[in-house]
Amino acid sequence: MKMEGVAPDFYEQVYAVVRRIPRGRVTSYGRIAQMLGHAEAALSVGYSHNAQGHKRPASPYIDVPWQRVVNSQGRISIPNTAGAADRQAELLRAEGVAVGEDLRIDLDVYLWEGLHLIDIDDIISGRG
DNA sequence: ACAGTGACAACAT
DNA sequence: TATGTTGCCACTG
Repeated sequence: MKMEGVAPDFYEQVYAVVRRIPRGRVTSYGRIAQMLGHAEAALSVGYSHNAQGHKRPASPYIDVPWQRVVNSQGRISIPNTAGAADRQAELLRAEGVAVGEDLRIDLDVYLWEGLHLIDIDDIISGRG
């Protein structure tokens, strides 16, 4: 949350997009990056989720459904430390998403393609 | 200004 | 199908 009217931090743009993911659907880091016009910044998208190294606020802090974000293979890509991945899987299942035992999801069924080009400004300004 | 970091992705074995 | 390697990028100290 920086100044209004200016391009927010890349991370905040990511948050805005993730909040747009419908319940029961998933999308990938790469797609989010692409939506934001940074097709090559998939890694940074994932980085924004936690960004411990950057001391960025964790996802819960900004109320973002990170569980709906998986990698390009449709697999939950978070480290299963403390069973985090399993928890994500259950969150998704609670939304009706079929998560395999190997934490994989059928993107042909649950993928949210989002918008070809999200209007970040509108979303950020609360008009989205 | 430089280097390290990471919940990625694409390609090559 | 499963690993291993390389390229990417935004952000921090």
